[in-house]
Amino acid sequence: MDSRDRLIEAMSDLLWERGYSATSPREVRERSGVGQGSMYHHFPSKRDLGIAAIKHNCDALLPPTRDVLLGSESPMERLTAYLSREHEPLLGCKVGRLTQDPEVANDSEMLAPINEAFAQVHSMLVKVIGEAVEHKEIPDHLDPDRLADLLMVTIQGGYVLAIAAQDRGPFDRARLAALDLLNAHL
Amino acid sequence: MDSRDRLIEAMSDLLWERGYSATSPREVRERSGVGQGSMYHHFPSKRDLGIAAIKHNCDALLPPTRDVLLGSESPMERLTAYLSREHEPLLGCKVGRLTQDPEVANDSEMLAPINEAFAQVHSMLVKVIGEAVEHKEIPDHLDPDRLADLLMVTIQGGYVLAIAAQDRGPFDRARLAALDLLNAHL
DNA sequence: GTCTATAACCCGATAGAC
DNA sequence: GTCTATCGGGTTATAGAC
Repeated sequence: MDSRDRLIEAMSDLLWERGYSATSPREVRERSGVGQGSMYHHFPSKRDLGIAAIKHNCDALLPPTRDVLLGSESPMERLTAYLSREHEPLLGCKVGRLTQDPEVANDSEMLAPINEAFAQVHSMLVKVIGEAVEHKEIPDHLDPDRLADLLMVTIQGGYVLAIAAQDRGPFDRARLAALDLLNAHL
Repeated sequence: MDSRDRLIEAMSDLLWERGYSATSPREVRERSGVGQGSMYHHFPSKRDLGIAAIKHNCDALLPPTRDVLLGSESPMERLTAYLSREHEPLLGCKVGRLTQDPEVANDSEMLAPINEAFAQVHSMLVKVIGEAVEHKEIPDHLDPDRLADLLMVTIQGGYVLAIAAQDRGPFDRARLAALDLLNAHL
């Protein structure tokens, strides 16, 4: 792995652990083992490296979601799998957490890959929900767009409550409530 | 308002606008108009002022929630009001946003008031959901604890998606989906 | 309680040699 | 591409007079 990749890797990890604002170029250098001159050769500013690392984190999050949502099980089984997937809620979401960093939230270039990643998950969910309606697993009076957003905020909001409580309980209960409500219609 | 209160007020606003890590004592001084010596007289460190301001923000959030949830309408109407309340999702939640700041999330004294505030909202919600079950507005096979967490994560997660999209749409759709699912049982 | 001055360190970035 | 040296400014305090 060359310097450029090691810088992105280190910044990506630090974005997750400490956020963008709170991460300094020095920490990135120390963790990656790349020197000062090298770093500013590959990335003219902290922001440029930040954008590259955000894209990296967003890209890493999509394949597992795709695997779960575009599998061969029934639509409802796939939605259940999406909500039941392994998570470490106390660590926060690699992508969602960034939106709460004002320096990121006020920078459209940083927000763009995050929005794009969420939009892709959203459209996959809408597709699966549509299939679930066809299979009569979900009643057709429910709006797929709204439902997709509800499933996504359940995960994202679950991180917030779990961190506040330092306990994954709220995260797990919210997921179960969403499943209870969906399955109540069968 | 004395210096101490003005410091807390300024820090509270900055916590919302910029987060804890990204807020410097200097900004607090400039916004509050309180001098350096004064500031360190009242609060021996940034962290002490931060804790006071977090408590302040948490306290400010409870009364409006109480008004909505402990009103005189039917339980279901109150739950609907909780989800339908005015929000500016693009600004983020004064309390929830703090959980995504690693410096806050790793400090149990800072987390404590946040957790306490969420716990109080949770217990109010459980109470109202229990009443809704009694009034046959919600079926009794749904778990009130889980449901309360789902309603809370809907709000908190809505902020995350709305900021990512720079559009309140996801926030509003998630709230509507939650209401759709609850009302589908009537 | 509030003021001004100062400290020691870190930040994000640049310069220029190799 | 990578290195070392350096920059101007900001950060979180501390000191001590008023």
